[in-house]
Amino acid sequence: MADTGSPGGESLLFLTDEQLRRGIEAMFFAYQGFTADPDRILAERGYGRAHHRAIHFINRRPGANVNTLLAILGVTKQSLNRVLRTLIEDGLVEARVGTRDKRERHLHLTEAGAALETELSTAQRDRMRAAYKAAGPGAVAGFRQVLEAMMDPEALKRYAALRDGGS
Amino acid sequence: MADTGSPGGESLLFLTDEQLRRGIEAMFFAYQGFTADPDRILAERGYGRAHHRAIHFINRRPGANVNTLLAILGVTKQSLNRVLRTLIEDGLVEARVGTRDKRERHLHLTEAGAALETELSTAQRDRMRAAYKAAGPGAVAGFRQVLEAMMDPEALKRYAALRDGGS
DNA sequence: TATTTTATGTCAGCCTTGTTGACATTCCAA
DNA sequence: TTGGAATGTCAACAAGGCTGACATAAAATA
Repeated sequence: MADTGSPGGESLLFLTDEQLRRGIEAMFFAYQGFTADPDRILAERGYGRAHHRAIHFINRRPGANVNTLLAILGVTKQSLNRVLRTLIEDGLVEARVGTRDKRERHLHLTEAGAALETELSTAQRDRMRAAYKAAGPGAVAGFRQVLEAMMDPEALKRYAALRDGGS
Repeated sequence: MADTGSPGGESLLFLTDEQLRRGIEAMFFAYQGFTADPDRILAERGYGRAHHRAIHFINRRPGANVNTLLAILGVTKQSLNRVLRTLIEDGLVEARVGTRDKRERHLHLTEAGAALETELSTAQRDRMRAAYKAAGPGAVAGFRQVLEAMMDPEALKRYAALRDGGS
């Protein structure tokens, strides 16, 4: 707890422009930290954040097709496709042609892909765990509430669908 | 408040892997929302997030030189330079040669630059304000605590320096 | 004072990853 | 069976990260 970002008062000023600006800056700097550890691991192997996101959600939704992944990630096809191609070439992801619908490619992590996923998410969870411990359980609940309120409605749906197991 | 992300229990499981994973996903989706409104405004003018960050911090630290801005943003010179060049060409930023040290360029927003800054930060603050209102004051405090705990130590210093007025 | 070292900022060139648009394949419905 | 819709691939481009070389100005030192 570093400051209130306010020049004088106390109680309701979490809605002052200055307070809001501090929240914006906190998001910016926190996101740098949030991605720092995975970025290091990825850089060693010549990958970027896009690879991380693909690996994360393929692990989360094994067997998802490309369109599903596109909807979750909110990027365009070619961005994802390029990343997928390298991951498949490198043997981290397997694309199985659909049996019912042969247009679909069902995506799975290989053993090597799962190993990288573990390495990445362990690093990111370690930082998250440390931050949660430092801030305490009450703070964590508030953190999650504000983040959810900040999402676009569509993103919130995708976020909820991940929890519910919806594909 | 959508879920606890947990399969069964209640009290201490904000530290389970699943809970941590949900926090990671919340950060991902929330950051999309966080940048969505400014991104739209910027796209209209052919700018990107890098321009936004430069404008934000030049507004925050008028007269800062390029090196100071580099330290705040945590990017390399060329990334910033390219963005600064376009902003200067477009008349949004003014670079004044230092009087004491002629190597330095002191950066200021022009009137047009300040107008764009207001437009961008108003949009972003509006969303932040809505999220804060929806989550409530207690949640906001927790949100800020977790974000600060998530920053790298160097980033936390830069963040604090912005509050303190340090350059 | 002259010269070397250090600091600031610019530029060229590379890579990742975002974009749009054209296309092949497959499925489905008229 | 044929014409549209859906799925995924690919080419080409733009933004914005990166490193490294460089010009200029200031500061330190001989």
